[in-house]
Amino acid sequence: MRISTRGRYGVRLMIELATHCGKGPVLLKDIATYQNISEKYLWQLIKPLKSVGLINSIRGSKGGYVLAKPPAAITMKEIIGALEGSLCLVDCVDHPEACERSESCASRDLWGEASQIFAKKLESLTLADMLDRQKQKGRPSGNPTI
Amino acid sequence: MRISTRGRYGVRLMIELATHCGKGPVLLKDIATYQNISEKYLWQLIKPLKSVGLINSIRGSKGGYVLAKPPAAITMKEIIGALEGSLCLVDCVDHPEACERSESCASRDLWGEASQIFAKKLESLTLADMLDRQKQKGRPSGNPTI
DNA sequence: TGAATCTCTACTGAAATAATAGATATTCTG
DNA sequence: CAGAATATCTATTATTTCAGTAGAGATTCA
Repeated sequence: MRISTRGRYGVRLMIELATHCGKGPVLLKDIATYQNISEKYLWQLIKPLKSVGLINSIRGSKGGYVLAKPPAAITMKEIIGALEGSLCLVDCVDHPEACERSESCASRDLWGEASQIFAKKLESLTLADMLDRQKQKGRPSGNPTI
Repeated sequence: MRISTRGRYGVRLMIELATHCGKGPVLLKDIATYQNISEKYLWQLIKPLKSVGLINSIRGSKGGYVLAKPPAAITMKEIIGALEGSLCLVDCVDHPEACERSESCASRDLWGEASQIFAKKLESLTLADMLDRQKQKGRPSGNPTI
């Protein structure tokens, strides 16, 4: 049970955008270079983040990406949710019809509670919180471009 | 991000064993029939559960499986941990050397905290708790054999 | 006009997941 | 002792998901 690269890269992508918040659009190429992630792959993460209203894009020359809301108004839950789909640990929690045992299944309760506690944690953390932590740690060295 | 069938089936398997705790060994075949899971596949879950000391087996005729400890002494964390491996949501939390960014990575903190809160929840629930819930719900109807 | 940039569709390789098949070893019971 | 019942093991396979790549198209600025 792991968070996939979609969720992990997505968080890094958003932290990167938050870091440059207010300084004009950020190039996907720069994020890819700095975070060492394939640009093409990153783009696949942009799409759902955009469609869910977390980022805006500016096309054409001098274009790029910017956050659609202030970092304090974006929670980790929104980000992960957009990228990994539901935050439920098993299908039957959200969709009881997925299993005929749903009504009488004790383990379903377990997964429901675990899912909920997990989602609550992600909801309690905003991009602004992440930015604070990042500042405390200092950014990794060797960062000429962005 | 989903719990795989290993973890899900494993919990059901253990609840089944707990239900029959003290009534002699339970046949894998019966668990498979009642829970509607392939017997062969279930056996693959038995192995790690046994090797971690959660269940005992009795070979030969009149054999089967029994819990190695009372239900109240078995946590969900032990079960899931045995079946899904580490409970960490990303590798770098347990193994910083898995990523060169580990030291300065804010998102790693996020995953570490989320992993911890998840593990804590699973640790707080025992098989006995699950049994209580199952009793409240009543077992699914149509259970002639076990 | 042309360079810079986002956008899209499609494809591919690798890994994990879920399950199956068939043979072997052990123990109880009559 | 014979044989039925049961756990144990090794190997194989099919399916799905994950991660990444390729290349063409659309838009905007200067």
